[in-house]
Amino acid sequence: MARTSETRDKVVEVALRLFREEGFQATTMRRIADEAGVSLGNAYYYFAGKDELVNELYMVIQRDHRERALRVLVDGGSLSENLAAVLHSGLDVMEPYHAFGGSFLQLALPTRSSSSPFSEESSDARSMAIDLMRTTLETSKQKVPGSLKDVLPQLLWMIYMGVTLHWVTDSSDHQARTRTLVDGLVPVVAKAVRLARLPVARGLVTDVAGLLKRMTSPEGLKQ
Amino acid sequence: MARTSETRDKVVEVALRLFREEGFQATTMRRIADEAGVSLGNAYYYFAGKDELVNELYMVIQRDHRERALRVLVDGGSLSENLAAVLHSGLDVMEPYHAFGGSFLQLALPTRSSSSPFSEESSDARSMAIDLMRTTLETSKQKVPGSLKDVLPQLLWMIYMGVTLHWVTDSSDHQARTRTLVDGLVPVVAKAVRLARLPVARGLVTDVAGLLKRMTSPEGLKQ
DNA sequence: CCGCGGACTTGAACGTGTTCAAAAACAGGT
DNA sequence: ACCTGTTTTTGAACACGTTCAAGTCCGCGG
Repeated sequence: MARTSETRDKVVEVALRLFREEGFQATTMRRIADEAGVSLGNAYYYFAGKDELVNELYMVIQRDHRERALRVLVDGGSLSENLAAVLHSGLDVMEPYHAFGGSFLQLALPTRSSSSPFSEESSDARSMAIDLMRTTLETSKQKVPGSLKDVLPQLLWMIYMGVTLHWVTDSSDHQARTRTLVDGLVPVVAKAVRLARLPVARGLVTDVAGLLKRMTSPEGLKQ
Repeated sequence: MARTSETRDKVVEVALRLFREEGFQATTMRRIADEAGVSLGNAYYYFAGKDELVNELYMVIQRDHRERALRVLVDGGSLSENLAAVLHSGLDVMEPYHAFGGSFLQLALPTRSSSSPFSEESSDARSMAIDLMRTTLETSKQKVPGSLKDVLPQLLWMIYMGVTLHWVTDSSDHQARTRTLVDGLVPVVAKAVRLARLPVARGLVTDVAGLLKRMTSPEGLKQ
């Protein structure tokens, strides 16, 4: 039993290091096994495939992000400040893995066969991220219209996904462009949330809220 | 020369059919070559790899979408109607390739090494899609505030990308959920564009416009 | 001490995407 | 007809992800 987790941990450790240093494609299962000091087939005893090792990476990043974000969130701070802090800390955590590239998204999406348990895992990762956005909102002093309260964390998560999308394809030095994007985007979001409280926006806000609710319901459709 | 395009066309034709019928992973280069009646290596003479065949698919879809959309656009129609028509026709074109799955996004993103000529090709595909959104706007009677005129096509394209993202992971029958999403999303977008003309939204609108302009400029950064 | 059963480990084997040196087909010029 | 250089085609070869039957280890009941 001690042996078990020892081998497993070693494989994960080597895999994550190689993902960081070489990227996804360049990291071969054979090299992971070699540097972990185990046989090729042995790695497959603990992980169904390369994808599952990526899932491991995904979880590590998620946990690191949450931990780091909670440390920089300012209680009672402005939504702008706090959202910027959370998004930047997310980029900080991901930065070493930028070489990993597009494979991030590929695996983050629940594209696998529906019955697989992975969808559950990855939806865990997603709900973790959404929960972090909820915390960000609750920590900030920004007033949020009641009709938006339920769906705004999800909307912020979508924005985070968009930023990640940009980050993945960002070839500027240290992904500086994405940093600029965050700094420019965050005040816009805060301003939009403020505007959402005006009566003139009420119709739009309830429409958005209704739509999001409908799309995330278990079936999403009558039929 | 006739032989050249004959072989090339045959490979593309078989590849696209197999992508449709079997998906991306299940389609092997050997099978493509076999059914096209050429040797394995010969396929690689015309296409640098499997990815480049996907690019071919991407272009075909782009062209089909444009053609189909131009037929259903109503001159002087509402933005809601026309945007819905364009988005739905996009889904129509993609539908046969739903089994293709997440590989769509992987290849649509300019994740390749920066110097490769593919980025040019894929940016062609993107600007084609943005141009279609511009046409959609110009065809509709909806008034658009001047400050939004330049960037609204790009914003609509982003919405289209979001819809595609949803579509890729949509496991409902014939991707019915995504159809529902489009029908719910389109009036919201139209309403937002209408609101953008009010003075109270001016600040937000110019911020968004400025940010988008900055992010799409050649360098995007001073440094 | 032996033997049994399960957890763990191994290395060979399969099918895959991709590369490449060499062969074949072709187009012109002499 | 023959040579020459280019374009096209071929099939073997390589490294990879993944699978699997067989082997090894380990604790425990007899």
